[in-house]
Amino acid sequence: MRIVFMGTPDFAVPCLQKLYDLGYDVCAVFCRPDKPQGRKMILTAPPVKEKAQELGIPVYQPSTLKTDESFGILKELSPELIVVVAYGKILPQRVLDLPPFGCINIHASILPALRGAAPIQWAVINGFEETGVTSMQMNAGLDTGDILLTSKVKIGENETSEELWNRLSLLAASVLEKTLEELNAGTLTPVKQDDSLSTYAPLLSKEISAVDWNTDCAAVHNKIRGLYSWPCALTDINGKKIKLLKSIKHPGINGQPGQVLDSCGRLIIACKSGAVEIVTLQAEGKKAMNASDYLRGNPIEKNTFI
RNA sequence: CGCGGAGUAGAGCAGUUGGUAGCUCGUCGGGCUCAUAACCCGGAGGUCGCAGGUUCAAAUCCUGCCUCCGCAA
Repeated sequence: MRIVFMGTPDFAVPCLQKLYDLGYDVCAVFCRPDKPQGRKMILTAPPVKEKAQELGIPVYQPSTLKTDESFGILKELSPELIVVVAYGKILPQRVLDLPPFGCINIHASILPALRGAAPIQWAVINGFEETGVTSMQMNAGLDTGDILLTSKVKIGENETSEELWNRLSLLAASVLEKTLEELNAGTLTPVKQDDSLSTYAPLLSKEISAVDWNTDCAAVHNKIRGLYSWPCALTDINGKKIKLLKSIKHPGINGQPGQVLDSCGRLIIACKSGAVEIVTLQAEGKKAMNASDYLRGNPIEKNTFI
């Protein structure tokens, strides 16, 4: 089958690799334009682009698919199917209608839950015990297409978004494989989403990264692991911004919200209910380090509030 | 030239009116103890990121470079 693949970040790479390995005719790859990255603002190619080039597949990086030019390119490619995985661009209706088999999207949640840009992180932040990957037949809405296949996974109690991201990217590849198998076999049965059950997982931003110690320890812990490794949960310690990277929750330990309950060898901070032990943190201009290391050179008085 | 922080013992930090380096933890040895991640005594461990320069003398001042990181994008 002749396929155009659309995707951008590393999450989409296993899917592209899978299509290639399975022998599908991936005639072109679309991804977002190169972006300046890092402190030096070096123009960096998205992971999907690098993979595509490695596999010898032509890459297109239009800033939008809405132009006649982009549409012309796609029309020229005349794919039988478009596969979209974390592409980050809106597909206009005429593009959705172009391939005979339409457009299939792989989304990292159990739809209709967590539609939107950051389903993995929000699954963790919300403290879900389970999430998954859904393949759908795309329509004009945001992750509102008919569901084709779903695969679920458990989320670990201390699992970070980064870890879950990696696991789901592999799962996405296998869901894609099965979806295409069934598509070829003609056994897919698209199921409409129940919009009344839908939730939204918006793009993350720095604005939500401040920790509110006046919430319970599960919420704090979920935020810390959910925002890892970007943008990370933030708090102020001794007047400095500190990133909280890894934590453990202690529901049985209580104190006033924000109170430092232990700062000798380990760092335990009280929440509204329960407490959270900060295992790994990062100060401005410093590398990530264990809380115990941090405390050696940056002592915090016990029972102070942060 | 986007803004900024930082490189000193295994780890985290202190140490700039220049005078051969300290703290906490770890580690090793000894002691105390029923016992201990507790306490006491003692020891080892550092070309102070690299290269030049100024100086009688540089971790500290000057110049260049390398590396790491925060912000911003």
